[in-house]
Amino acid sequence: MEESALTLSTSAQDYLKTIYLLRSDTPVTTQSLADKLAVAPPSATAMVKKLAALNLVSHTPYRGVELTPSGEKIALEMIRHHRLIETYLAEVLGLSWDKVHDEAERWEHILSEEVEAKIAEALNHPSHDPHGAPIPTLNGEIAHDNWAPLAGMDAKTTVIVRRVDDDSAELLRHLREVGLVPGALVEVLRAVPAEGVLQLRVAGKKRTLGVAPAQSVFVEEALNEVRRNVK
Amino acid sequence: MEESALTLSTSAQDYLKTIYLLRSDTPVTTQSLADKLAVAPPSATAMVKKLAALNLVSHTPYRGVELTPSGEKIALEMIRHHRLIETYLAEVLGLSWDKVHDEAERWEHILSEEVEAKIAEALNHPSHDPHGAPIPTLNGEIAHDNWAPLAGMDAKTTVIVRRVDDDSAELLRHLREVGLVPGALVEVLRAVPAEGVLQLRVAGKKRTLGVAPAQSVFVEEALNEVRRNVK
DNA sequence: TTATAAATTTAGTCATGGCTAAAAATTGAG
DNA sequence: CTCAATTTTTAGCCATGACTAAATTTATAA
Repeated sequence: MEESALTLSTSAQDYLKTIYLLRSDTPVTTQSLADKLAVAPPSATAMVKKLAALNLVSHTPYRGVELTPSGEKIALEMIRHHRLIETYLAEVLGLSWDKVHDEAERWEHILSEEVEAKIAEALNHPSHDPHGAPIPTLNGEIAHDNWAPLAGMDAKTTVIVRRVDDDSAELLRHLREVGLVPGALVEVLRAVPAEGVLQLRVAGKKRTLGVAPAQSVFVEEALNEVRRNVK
Repeated sequence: MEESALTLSTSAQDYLKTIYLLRSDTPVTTQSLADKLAVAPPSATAMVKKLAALNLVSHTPYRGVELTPSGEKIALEMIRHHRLIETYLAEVLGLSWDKVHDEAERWEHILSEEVEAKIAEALNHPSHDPHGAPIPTLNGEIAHDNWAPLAGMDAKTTVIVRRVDDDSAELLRHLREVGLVPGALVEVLRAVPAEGVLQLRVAGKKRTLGVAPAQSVFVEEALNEVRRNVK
């Protein structure tokens, strides 16, 4: 019943991972894949066909792509590698959190199971990476946190930052500067959509944040200011 | 005067590194390159021509290859990466010393300067890797240790292991078992070439070692049993 | 010194994973 | 419901870095 241990190219692994990360209620198109991976659409189509031939995705031409169970397994393996490496680089080697993503992007493909285990152990099997993203377990289980974007919060609410998107280093540097890191307590002072910005209080300081970056910050409503830890 | 920061393929980097490591009094042939890299001779010829076009090697057809200064710089960078990673994996992550080589073989190509610096710092800028090989500095300086093979030592001499070849995991496991690791004090009890084996005393135990593996162990003669540390 | 063996390079092929241009399918507007 | 715009796929091409087979150069032995 076990899948054969075919060794996939770095590219193929990247496509599988990206398909997983693009999943939502709408199907993953070759276009969206091409955009995310910075390749031309025909390149994405070609790879999707190869992955389909390997039974890692199912492809309905003109309709979209979906991971098969074995494709998802590989995707989750890559994501586990990626997030473990990000955590290791940030927490052990002290690399700044806006740099760990790009680094992990390369490392995830060459991490052996053995070193993965050593890293997981050194970190005491963390559940989330430095940006708040859940780390899949060895068995491919992953927490389905479902935090709401800060951009959608009403004024007068108090929230805890749980996760931030990590694909823009520039955004990350800004968020860190403003104090919007996982665990931070944030008061939404003013939120008028037409203004395009949110007024916040973070760590005692008043801050202004555009709606666009606020779409990349995911929060949990704080009830009675009780600060729950990331589990 | 600075070289342009062309990004070389993993393959090209491997060739440069291998040319450096194969250097001796005899020229590096495309054959020896092909053997070491496990490719067919025409593949080596083709890559050598590409590297020559980039001024990273000079190639005299039918005669051999030599690194140019800029080629050597890149080779030393790879070797620094490789040996730093080996040291890190062994000392910090606790990976066994017979496994670190293969791992480093992949990692050396994707290590950023920044993470390299973090790793070097975490290790306190080590001068040698776990197998006793010297680690080039950031500026490309490298110690030219010139230890003698254990295979050539006479009986009744006492030596200190300074370095072992690291390209065979199996050999490394055996050497570790026998106690032939850098720093170990070894008494050569019997050395008769015709017998094809050496009789040794290592850490109080009598050991027999074939001449072939003994070619991969490099030692320094111990004067008055004074045990010098690896510098 | 010459012929044969060995080493090396050249010639031509293949797979991978990109690309552009063109064709085909889908979507949406009238 | 049909036609134009958009999306997606097909067709054909390129670079990289392997490969085998053949030609060429160098080395060696008679």
